[in-house]
Amino acid sequence: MPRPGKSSYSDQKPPYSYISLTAMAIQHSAEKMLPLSDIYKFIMERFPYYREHTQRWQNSLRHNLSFNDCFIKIPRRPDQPGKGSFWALHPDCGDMFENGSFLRRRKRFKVLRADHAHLHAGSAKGAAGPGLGGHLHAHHPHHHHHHHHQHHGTAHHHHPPPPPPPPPPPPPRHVRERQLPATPVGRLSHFPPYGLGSAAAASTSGFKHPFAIENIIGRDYKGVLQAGGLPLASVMHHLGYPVPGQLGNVVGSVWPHVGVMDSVAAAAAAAAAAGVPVGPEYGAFGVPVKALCHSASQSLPAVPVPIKPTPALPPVTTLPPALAVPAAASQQLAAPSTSTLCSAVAASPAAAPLLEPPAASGAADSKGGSLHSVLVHS
DNA sequence: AGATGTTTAGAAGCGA
DNA sequence: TCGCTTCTAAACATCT
Repeated sequence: MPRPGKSSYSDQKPPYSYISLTAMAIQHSAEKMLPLSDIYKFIMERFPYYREHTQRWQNSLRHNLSFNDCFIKIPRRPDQPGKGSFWALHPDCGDMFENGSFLRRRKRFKVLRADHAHLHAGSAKGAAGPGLGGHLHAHHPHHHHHHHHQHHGTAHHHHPPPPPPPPPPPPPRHVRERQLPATPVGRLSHFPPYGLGSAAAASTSGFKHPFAIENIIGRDYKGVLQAGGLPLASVMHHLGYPVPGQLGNVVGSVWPHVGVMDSVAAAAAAAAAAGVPVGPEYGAFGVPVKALCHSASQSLPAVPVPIKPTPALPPVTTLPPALAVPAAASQQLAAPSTSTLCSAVAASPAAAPLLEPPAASGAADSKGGSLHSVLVHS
């Protein structure tokens, strides 16, 4: 259709945060993970606004990837040359966006390391050591108060050279586990202008905002997912569309690289672990969707490949037992911790099919060894 | 060298 | 106002 003012909106700054944009890009990919450069591409292709000032926003985006625990780094297989690692969403991030729209994030979630396990290793990395950044000469124009927060301190140093890839290149899979924000749900507060509200409508009515998710990744999703047999509704839900009625059923998420899987998937995973390369189409959609939901309490993960944190963890060969820590749902302790459902579902009434925990319980731990995942927030 | 990643810092905005 | 999130900047560190 003729969209008259195509340009009129195009260069406006999209209402999405970098976290959202990145999540969109990742979720949009078949494998649910992308190298940095592809994330850039995704964003630039869809949002003209980001075709400029690349240094600026890309720096911010990288910062977000590193800083937010919701993004995990998946090492590239040796046979996959290229720069950088792949980035994926942490499995427990499914519910990251309030009512799903990429417009509003729920709570930030972070991994807390077991404190008792000091492990902090602190400055690790020889060299300059972490602290150094210290002084920046700031030339900042204005100033006011400030405060700032986050930063889990020394947690990760990232370890040195990954030595080890075992002979059989491990498929990308990974994950560090953590608790998910379970959910509150309560508020569906306002949705900003674009997004979902219109998304749902858009699917049938036709009109779509320039920033409507559907306009951005919706179609792709449909195509891909449907092909894979994923119910669109589920996808929509996962994406954040307010799915009508009970469709909410499921799906918490689709993270093939994660190890959420049922027996079938597990088998596939095993194969993958064994060295079988996981192709693009991989199980992402081949995996029965139902299996995609992880329960908070049980946690899920599976074959992970930690990465960021763990200093040197041999990928496939050993799976540290760490497991998710229960609870901690953010605000609601009260909430039935059992709630467990995929976070995404939490918002919806429908019952959630939980899936059973993977046999391989081990999730690699991450940062340092034992960290629990916890939603932070306070 | 340049792309990637990590981390520290401050500014702004929002909501409770 | 306080607490938290997001954005931007920048210094480094690493890896290709």
